[in-house]
Parts: sequence; C-alpha cells; structure tokens
Amino acid sequence: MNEFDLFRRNAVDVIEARELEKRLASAAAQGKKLRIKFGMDPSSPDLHLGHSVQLLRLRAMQELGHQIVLIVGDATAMVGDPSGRNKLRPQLSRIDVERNLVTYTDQAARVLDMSKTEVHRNSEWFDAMRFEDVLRLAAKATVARMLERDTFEKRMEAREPIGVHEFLYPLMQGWDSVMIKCDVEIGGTDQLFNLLVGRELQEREGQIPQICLTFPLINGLDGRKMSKSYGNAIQLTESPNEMFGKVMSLSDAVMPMWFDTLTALDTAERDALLAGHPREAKARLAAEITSFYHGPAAASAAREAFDRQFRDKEAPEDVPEVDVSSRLPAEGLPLMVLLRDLELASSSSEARRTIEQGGVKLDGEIVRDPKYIVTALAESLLVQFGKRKFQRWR
RNA sequence: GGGGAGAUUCCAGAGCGGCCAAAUGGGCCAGACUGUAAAUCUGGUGGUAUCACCUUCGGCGGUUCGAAUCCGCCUCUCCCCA
Repeated sequence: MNEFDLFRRNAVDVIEARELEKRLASAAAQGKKLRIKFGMDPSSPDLHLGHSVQLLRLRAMQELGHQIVLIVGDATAMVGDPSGRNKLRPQLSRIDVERNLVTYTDQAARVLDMSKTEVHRNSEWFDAMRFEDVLRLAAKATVARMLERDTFEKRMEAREPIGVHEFLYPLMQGWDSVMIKCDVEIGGTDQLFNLLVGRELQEREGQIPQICLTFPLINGLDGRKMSKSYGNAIQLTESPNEMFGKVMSLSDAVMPMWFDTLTALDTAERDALLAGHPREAKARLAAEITSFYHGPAAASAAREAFDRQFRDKEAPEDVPEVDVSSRLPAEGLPLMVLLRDLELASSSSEARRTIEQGGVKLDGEIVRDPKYIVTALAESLLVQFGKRKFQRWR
C-alpha cells in the first residue's frame, strides 16, 4: 500500500483527495513532515475502541514519519461538542477536565509513540483571548451556516435545546487548526463539519487549508453506535480477559466493520475468516485486538480462560475466595441474603429473582429456593451467580 | 414582552382521580437453544430476611376517603409571535 492509500485507508470522507496526493508528494520531495491533528475532547475519562479507529490511523501516519499533533480540548470541553448529540452536554469544570486530560494522554500512549507526538491543550491559546477576540472569532461564521449542520438541524426539529455557546465549538476546533498550522486533520464522520470549519478559518488567515479525513464511527457490541453512555464500548484500559470476552459478545453483523477498522488484517485475510466459522472469525478478531493492547501471551491466555468458562462451562481458574463461615450465625443465613451481602447481587430482590430463574449454582447444582439456608461450611463451596460471577465460599 | 406545550421508573415513551410499582419498545439480567457473553425464543427488570409493607412519576404546598393523574407557587425545557 502506498502512502496515499495508507492515509485514506477506511476513510469515509477525504477532502480533497487530490490535494492530499499533491501534499504528500511535495512533502516527500522537500523532506518535510505533514502536521496531522487529532483533537480529543476530555469530557469523559476513558478512550474506547471507537477512538482507536482514529488512533490507529495516526499510528500508521506516524510510522510513515509524519508529525502527529494531539490537541486536548480542555477549553473546548467546557463548551461540549454538539457532534452526534441530540442533547445539550453538561459543561465540565476545570478540575474534571484536568483529571480526564491525564488519563487521556496515558491512554493514547497505548497506541501512539508519545515521544514523537506533539501534545497541546487548546487552553494554551484560548485562555489568552479577550472577549473581543472571541467576538472577532464568532464573526467569522454565520448562524445560517451553523444551522446547516445536521445535528443542530435535528435538534431544532426535535425541539431540543441548543445553547448559543455550542455554536462556538466548531470555531474553536477550527481555530486550533490555525494555531498549529495543521496540514491534515482527522476525526470521526460526525466531525466533518468541524473539520471543514478549520479549512475555512485557515483560508481566511492565509494558510493553506487542511486536508480533512473522516473515519467511521464503529458500532458497539450490541450493534448500536459505540458510545460509552450506551455501555456497549470496550475501553482501551480493559483487562485482557474482559477485552477478549467482550469482543466475543459482538453481534455477528458488526464483525466485518471491526476487522477493517480495528485490525491490520488485509481484505483477503478478512474475507477468508468471515467465510469460515463465525465463532473462529470472532475469536481471531478478539485475539487481534487483545494482542494489540496486551501482547500475544495475554491474548492467548484470555482465549483459554474464555473457552474454559463459556464453551466448556467450567469455573475460571482465579475464583475469588471469601470467608463466609465467620459471618454465619449458628442457624445459618438464607442464600439470597448472603448473595446480597457478598455483593454478587445488588439487592436481595435481585438475588431472589436470579435464584428463582435458575441462575444460581452451588458446587454446580442449581438452587431454586431463595430461602435455602446456608449453614456452617464443612468444605469450600463454589458459588456461581449468573453466567459470569463466581466466588468460593469458605 | 405576549401566547402555547412539556418535565414519568436505566433510556425512549404511554398513563391523565382508585384496577399504577406504573402500558409498549430498547437496554440489562436469567433460562432454553447454540457457534460465543452471536442470532432466535421464553421469562424477569424499585426496595425490603418478600406475598405485606415501604420509597418512586421535576420541587414545595393544597384539594380528596384516595393523586403520576386535580389546584397553587417554584425550577428547568421546547415551540410560536414580538
């Protein structure tokens, strides 16, 4: 794959492809690096695989020798990006933003070589702005232009609130591009509008407008758009076992997209896997992803643990032990109460329901009576609550 | 400044004096089946040592034997007109 194709691999929008080709050529001819910007909004503390789609592209570009510039949108975060949202985002305090910022750069380091990455927070330039500077910036856009944006349009239709400050977000993001003299900005497809505003502002400031590349917003485990608030995302910091297991719970239909955007496998290899057994394909996908973040050894261990627990339906190796005997009165305690007290169930009602539905096993035997009395334990007791929670009681 | 609409259980969204712990869908949990924590089907989904009580329908008061449902004020939101 040549440089041009590597840049636009998986890209949905390329504005403009010919400009990109030319710029790559002239950069190569002059031995210059392109400055490639990616903005992160530290409004929630964790990055997930959805973000990694972009990070992986950045890594590829970094490996080609280009300069990655991460913008941590600490100033922008206090506005709240309206992209892909149909609700007003809460504005964050400086303290929240600071805390998230640290975890963000740590997590980005799981994909990028941070020693070669330039990092800026956009408060570097926005904090110095006076109100008149803000007005001057705001004057560079029109309300009509802002309303073209489909997220605003939808919210207008749905009669949902739009804060005036939200109109500033695209301008701020665009201004970031001006400040760092950006050559290429990448983002999710929902960022296209913001990226284009960057082009306009750069042009007004006499810079060559940036190339804009957008990449797919991937679907989450349940097939809906991946989002932390849907609970269908996989965090970059997740343990190998969790990461592997969660990928295995991916809806089949989403597999092709994940292969393309989250692994380095080429199309032929992907197609061969998808033509085979779906479970094998998914296991390979899970292994690829887990291995990228945790290494091959951890990935194969995760696979073994998964097969053991879910295919062979055996208890995992590392079942936590809990001392139960010391808290048992002579007459014992009902199972539902113990399950709650030991935090396997969040309430005794939940414990009761799960027991009645046949979801609780003691030493492999289903117990259906919530009032089953647990008395002094002669030997240890293996407790399974639902599919995934295990404890060994002593 | 004026007029109208609305705030419901995790989310969306019904309910509009008792039959409402509150329809339906999504999510989630469990079970069956299986290829897996896929798909599909079934059941469950406020709390309580649980079958009777307790706390929920933006907030505070009020009317009533009885309120998510009626009234008053407050907070927040949306739309239209200016």
